[in-house]
Amino acid sequence: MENQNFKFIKPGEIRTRIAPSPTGFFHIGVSRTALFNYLFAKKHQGVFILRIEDTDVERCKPEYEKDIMENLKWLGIEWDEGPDIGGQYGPYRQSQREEIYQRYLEKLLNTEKAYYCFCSEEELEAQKQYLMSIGEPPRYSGKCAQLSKKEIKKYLAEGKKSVIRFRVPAKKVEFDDLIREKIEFDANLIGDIVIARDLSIPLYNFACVVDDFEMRVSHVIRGEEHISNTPKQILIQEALNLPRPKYAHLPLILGPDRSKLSKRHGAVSMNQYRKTGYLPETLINLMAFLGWNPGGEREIYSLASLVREFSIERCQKGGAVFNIKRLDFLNGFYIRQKSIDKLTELCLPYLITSGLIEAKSNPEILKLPLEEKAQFKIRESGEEISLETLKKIVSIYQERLKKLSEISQLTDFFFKEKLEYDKDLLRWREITDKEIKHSLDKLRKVLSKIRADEFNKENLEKILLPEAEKLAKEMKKPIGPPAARLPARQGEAGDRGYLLWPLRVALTGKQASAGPFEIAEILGKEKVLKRIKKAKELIK
RNA sequence: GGCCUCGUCGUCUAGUGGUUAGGACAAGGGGCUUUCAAUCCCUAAACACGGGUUCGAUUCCCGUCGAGGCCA
Repeated sequence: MENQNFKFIKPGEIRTRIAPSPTGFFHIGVSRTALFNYLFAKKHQGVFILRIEDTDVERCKPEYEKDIMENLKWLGIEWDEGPDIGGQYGPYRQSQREEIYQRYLEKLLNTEKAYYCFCSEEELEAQKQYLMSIGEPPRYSGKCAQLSKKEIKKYLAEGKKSVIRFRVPAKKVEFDDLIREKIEFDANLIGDIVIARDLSIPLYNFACVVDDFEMRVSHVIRGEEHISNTPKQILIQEALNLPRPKYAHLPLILGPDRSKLSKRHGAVSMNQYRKTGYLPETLINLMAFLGWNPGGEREIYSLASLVREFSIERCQKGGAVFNIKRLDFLNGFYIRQKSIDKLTELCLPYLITSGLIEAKSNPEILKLPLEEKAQFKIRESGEEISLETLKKIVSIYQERLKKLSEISQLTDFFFKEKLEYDKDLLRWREITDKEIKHSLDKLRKVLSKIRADEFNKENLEKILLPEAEKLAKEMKKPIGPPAARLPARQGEAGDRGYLLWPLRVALTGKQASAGPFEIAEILGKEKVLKRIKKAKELIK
């Protein structure tokens, strides 16, 4: 029985598909299914198909279809056949396949494996309520199953509202799931299902069977929520005499409350993650490990290495919670792997959209890859800023970045004229205002002696570090009451914070930042002195 | 309600008829350090429960419980 399934496919040819409905933005669930289908196909040199299930004209929108394709591409999940690629088994939009469905529908109708049903919704609803009240599964009574040809013809001619029902045979259905092994259903409990609203509007289970066959899909890999659709589809296949593809039902992706991940859990659309500044390699790596793992202890995998390692046997059965913390960790990791050039390219759009900088000449600058001659200016001051400088800024924040969007709030002080911060932020430990001023004065004195063209990290370090040590020693012999301050820290180095903390705050206005020396270098002598002066003014 | 699926640290998971039940994220502590990161070290943390089978079950079988999905 198994062998016959593959008659219609070239020996060994693996063909998988995803079949999203463009009724909303591309989300995590579909993309994980897409990923697994892609991995499985590519692993076996097979074909991955993108089919668009857009029969619901009310809810489907072209923009959503575009969104699906854009995000798949962004993730690097390229399809071999799909909406507009490779017409051999197409068209690949269900809305364009009406005739095909009609052909199969007529076949079922003619062989009496399907029939017209004229029951009204109220009738059906009442019946269902009754069945449920007596503890029976709510299935169709079969009232219209026995209608004579004459009656049917008459009703149709009258234009009586109807649907097409599939005559579900009373039998046990059994199939082998690649992940779950044998699964069994009793079709007796299903009742005759509606497979089409009319000859031109097929419903999901029917269309799916027809398409999967017509498109020569060898493996149906989909979410666990489809397990209960499978027996229905198998029965329809059998009625149509179609071969059975292999099935694999992936565990669900869950929200923190362990129910199926959905909008109410917050961010689910791929766009949102993309906009926040998660990298495609992050999403791929995380999604791959939701319900699958290669067995070893390695956890970092690129799409290419996943293709190499993937195996459907190693898929998990239980649902997996989508863990944002882990996503952040992985994203930080992949950000750290980026070259500065690349990372700068990725960060620039965020700096621009948050209004910190703007492209000087070419507003198309957001288009990557970035040209070296690209020019930028600081929005607020209109001052030019070189790509070189922007790269430096990005580079000192590379290891602090978890999401690309964070770049703006982390580095905004580079682009602002006036920093807003509380004067108490300048205070290191318990030092007095007078002592802060002392530190700032010292900084100003020392820094103004450095030549502007030697105002770089190395020199600053060479000069300021000894000064910081010196000050630390002074502070150990407190002028004020001893109880007023914390004990100096142990260790060889003195507490450099007395000098360096006020410097950091004066330059950044923040309590967390990259090192003050590298920041000072980027800001340049003039701005550094100006900011120190401003800090001093805050004190009194 | 019916049917189906699932059940190892908080989370993702490895694993086996005999293991100190392993890793990663998160958490806590510590080192480095002017801060935040990065990085390094350490700690805590799990086999849902009850019966079998067995010399021995986390592992095999049955049941219970729990969670989820689908149907409408």
